[in-house]
Amino acid sequence: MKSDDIARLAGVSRSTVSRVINNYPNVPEKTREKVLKVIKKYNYEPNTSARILAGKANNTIGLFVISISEHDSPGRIYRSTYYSSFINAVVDVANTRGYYVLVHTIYSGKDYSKINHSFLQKRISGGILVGNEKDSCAIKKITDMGYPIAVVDYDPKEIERHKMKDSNLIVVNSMDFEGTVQALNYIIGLGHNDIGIITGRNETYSGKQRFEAYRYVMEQHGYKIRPEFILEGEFLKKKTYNEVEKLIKLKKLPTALFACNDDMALAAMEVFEREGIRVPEDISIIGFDDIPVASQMKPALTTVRVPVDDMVTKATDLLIEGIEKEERSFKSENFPTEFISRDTCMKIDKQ
Amino acid sequence: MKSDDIARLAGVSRSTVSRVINNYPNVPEKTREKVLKVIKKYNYEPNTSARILAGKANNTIGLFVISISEHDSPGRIYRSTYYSSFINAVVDVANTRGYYVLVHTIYSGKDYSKINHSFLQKRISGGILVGNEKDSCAIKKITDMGYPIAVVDYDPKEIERHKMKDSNLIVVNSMDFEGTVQALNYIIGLGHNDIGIITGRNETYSGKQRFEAYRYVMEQHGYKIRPEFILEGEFLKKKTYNEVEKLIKLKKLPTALFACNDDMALAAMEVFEREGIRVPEDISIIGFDDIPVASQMKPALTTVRVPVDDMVTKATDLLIEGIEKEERSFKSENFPTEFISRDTCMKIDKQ
DNA sequence: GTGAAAGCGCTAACAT
DNA sequence: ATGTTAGCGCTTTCAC
Repeated sequence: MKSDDIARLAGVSRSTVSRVINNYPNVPEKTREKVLKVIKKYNYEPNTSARILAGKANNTIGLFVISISEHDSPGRIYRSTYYSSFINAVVDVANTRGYYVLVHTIYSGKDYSKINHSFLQKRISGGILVGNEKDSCAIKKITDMGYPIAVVDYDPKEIERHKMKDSNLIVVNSMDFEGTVQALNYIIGLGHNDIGIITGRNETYSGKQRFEAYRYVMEQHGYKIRPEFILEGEFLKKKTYNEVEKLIKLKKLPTALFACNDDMALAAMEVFEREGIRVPEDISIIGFDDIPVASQMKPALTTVRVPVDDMVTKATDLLIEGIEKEERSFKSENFPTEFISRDTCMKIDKQ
Repeated sequence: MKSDDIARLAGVSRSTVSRVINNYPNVPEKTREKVLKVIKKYNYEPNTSARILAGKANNTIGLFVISISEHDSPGRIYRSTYYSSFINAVVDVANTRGYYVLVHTIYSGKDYSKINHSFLQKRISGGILVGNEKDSCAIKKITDMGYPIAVVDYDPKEIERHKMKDSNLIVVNSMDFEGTVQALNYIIGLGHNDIGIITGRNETYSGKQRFEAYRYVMEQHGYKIRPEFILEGEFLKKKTYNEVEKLIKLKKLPTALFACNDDMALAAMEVFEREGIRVPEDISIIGFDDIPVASQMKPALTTVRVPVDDMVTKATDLLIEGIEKEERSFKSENFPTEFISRDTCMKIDKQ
């Protein structure tokens, strides 16, 4: 069934059918209804490829979930529940606005070409990037071609460095520096000054921010950072298990441990429990993200909530808005985090 | 940049460019390289819509995540982590085979039309349905039009009833009946005979299977099912909280509780804990699905693992295979479950 | 081996 | 208000 057929059956020309489909004003109600009836009767839907080829917008955005793992794991994004909500949020917003979502996963540097290809092949009219390891050069290449993309969790410094302040780029971040400061001040208020950290990945803006804020707060208070209390977790549970085990072997624990994400906080707690070290009695722990499990575990994890859903929603919104209005400007949005006090921190006596 | 431009720059005709792109055999290495060089140089990628319109396969499948909620919740699929892995698995398989994935969410009966539209508009050449509440009529309509779809978790009886055994349909299920029998026999082996159930949704094949298996096992053993020990959880945590609270008010608990999914098992455990009822000392609990949290919580949940990833992978695989081979046959696949014994069940003295 | 030409199903400018 | 026509960028017969 094509527009030609509909036209014949309705006794009009293809143009009129097209006019009806596209809601042109200059077609009388009578004709419109006549055509609509035939369309409904035969369940006609215009061929998308033909429409796009003829000049209509393709109304499709690409969601690129970056999950680069230098390590063993066979691809799959670091299995955190973190990424699951992303897709739903994007799809919801997009659908509401009449857009379709093409989902891709980027597992390696060369997969980045998927983004360019999708644009070049005119499969998508916008892209949204989430995940670890944003490749600035790849991003610059895309914006340089004039294609609109939105990036979630991306270092503003990279934007400066690549002079992308005037380009077609949307950046959405959470205010992790502030969030970290708040969390650490809380734990310091509880009497801690011997505070360790499980770091994330410095290739990630959020990872970097959280670590830098830690250093900043410690310095501000004049507390010294012991190198052996900096555990490199890379946002990964597996890496964290090892690091925490090493820490325990030292026979000298910090009184509090700030984990740069909840997954690592969980991993640490597992190890501590196995080793008979009590949380929070023997050591206080703070996480970051507030993933669903955080509130369900025992003891419930004190953490910093990142409004991931809101961020992704905003990114999608801005992206589509930019596409529709054909804006080609730089936009940036920062979301505040929220400190969530639960049961893994404890007041200690100042020594 | 279009094939015309490439042709001119390479000093050949559009047809030759097309032959190179599509890897036709009858083009000499020399010409091929000449054209390829220009293509590479200008980063040319053929326009997808044009290709499809000209007769190429569109290599896109639609993933429809059905999340129908009769209740309050504002859309979002019952927030279980259950659905997150779906998308990744589908995308992975599809990408590997050179396919693209268009993701949709179905929140209500009328959203079902999205599927038809996607097919009719030639956006997709295959569909995969996951989630709750499969609408048999909608499915039949699609297969009747000759469009290939794969459905995960779908009642074979529905297929009979709608005479879809000869249609272009792929069905992938897990063997929940057997899984439930195994789990219940385990708990019975531990000495329990007063076993309650938190049911799922009977609109779901898996929900129905799990409940029927429960009835079957209880009857087989001659244990009576007390109506007040049948809690209707609808796979939802919220519903479960209420049901379990009601149960506790009875002042008479079963010695064991079989939850039709892990989410509900978790919810029940939360309530029990709040009420000072110990698991497994006061009541044994078994879940279903083996979601990630199941192993992380305390006590770790005894449950039945459903190989969701494998199932979805298989569904996608079969779907694409069917599309490529232009098969139009019915296919069905059943995956065994796996009983996972952890810490929420306890032996009791036979009374 | 390669080019010319028709056509995929639609939209939109133009003409009436 | 409606029909005619020329593309959109590609693939693919059909000639040569």
